[in-house]
Amino acid sequence: MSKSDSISMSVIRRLPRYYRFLSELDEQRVERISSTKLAQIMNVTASQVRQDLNCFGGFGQQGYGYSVSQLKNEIRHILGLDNSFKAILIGAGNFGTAVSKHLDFNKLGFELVGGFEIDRDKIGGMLGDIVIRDESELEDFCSAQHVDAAFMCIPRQNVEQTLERLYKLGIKCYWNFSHFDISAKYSDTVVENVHLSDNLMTLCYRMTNMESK
Amino acid sequence: MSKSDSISMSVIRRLPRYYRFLSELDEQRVERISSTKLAQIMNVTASQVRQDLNCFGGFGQQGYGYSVSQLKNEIRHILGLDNSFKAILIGAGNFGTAVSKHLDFNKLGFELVGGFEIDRDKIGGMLGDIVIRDESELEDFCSAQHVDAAFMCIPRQNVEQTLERLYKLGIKCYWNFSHFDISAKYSDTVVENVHLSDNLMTLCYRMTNMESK
DNA sequence: TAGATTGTTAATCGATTAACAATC
DNA sequence: TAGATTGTTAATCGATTAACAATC
Repeated sequence: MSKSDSISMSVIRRLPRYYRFLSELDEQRVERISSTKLAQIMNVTASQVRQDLNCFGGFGQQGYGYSVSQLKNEIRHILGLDNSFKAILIGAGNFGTAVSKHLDFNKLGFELVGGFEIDRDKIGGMLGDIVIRDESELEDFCSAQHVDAAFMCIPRQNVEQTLERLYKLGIKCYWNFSHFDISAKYSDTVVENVHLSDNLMTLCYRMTNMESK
Repeated sequence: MSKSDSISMSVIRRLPRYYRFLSELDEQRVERISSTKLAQIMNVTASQVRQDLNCFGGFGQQGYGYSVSQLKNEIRHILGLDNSFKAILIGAGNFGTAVSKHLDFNKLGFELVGGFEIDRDKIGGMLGDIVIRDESELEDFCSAQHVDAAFMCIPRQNVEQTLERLYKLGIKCYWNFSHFDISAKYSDTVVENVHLSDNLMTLCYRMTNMESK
């Protein structure tokens, strides 16, 4: 994987967006597209499209452009969406429920294999086709099967404790909805944070400063 | 507001993070902090801290540092969190419910004034202290009171139609959980997107390429 | 062949970091 | 005063854009 060393985060974070637009074009049975046209649709520069794609390989053809379906598949592979990383849901409250119902994890490289809760009323219930278990079963469950990642949908104050247990079980990849700083505590983890309140504050800033331009 | 012209998005998106860390320090009764120490805690460079803060004014004091509570308040003002922008929730499904229960909008510059649904079972119910209304009441409701923003928690395929109605009602600020590209359709809008699946794909990429370093 | 469009290098732009004089 | 730390300028680094030769 010579080229994929040292891909910048800026590029990586744009990949899902390429994948989305290409998937749409593919559904619309568009066969080929030039960097110029794709750039137009995505509202970026054609230069950026070509630079980004060329980080991973020469997927295009001079004089022709890119094959939509081929490029889509390339990016799917690059993103690793064909994986089936086993993930557990920590917290089956409003958030955990919403997220698990909203997303099709299978198409995103994951397989949700279990959910864990402290709320007795929820334990034993189902969420889609996964069972919601008592969080005390965490160790047994994770020892019985290899778990790659945890989706942290519990309140911040409960994260540290649970995180320690998860880390001890060898789980080093986290999708984190809390403000607890996981990678500060364990530097050898891979963490993607979703900070909704930060996002909303940014909207607030922009609304506050709207007419300034 | 001479200085706040032309603040880059990079800086703006860091503000909520400063605000969070300063709020914590303030709660811990820390009175003053130097850029060096704050940088350590936040895992950034001291240069960046000073540069960022100086976009908005000289809040520090040479030889002393920054007053935590004062700086926190300055950033709160800069972010506009003292506002009370009126917002409506479009879609009171799992997502809308989770978001509205999870966040304290009042502390984030917003006041949630109503929710709208198509699901007859939910209409008439409450979500916290707001009423869930039939989406057909949108026009009446928004004409009766000024609404600043809409939180879009409905599936992508329903967004365009509803968006047209909202835009017609003068709503130009959106917190968007769908993949519909609002600012592409209406360029004079302010939109913050939350693309959960993009985020999860990025996690997948990073997990797939973990050992590469 | 002529036209189109890539892959890639070079130029530009912006963001981050370093350095230090100003000053509390 | 001496020490600490800011505000700010200058240097570096990285990311984006432009340009164009290669080539389908």
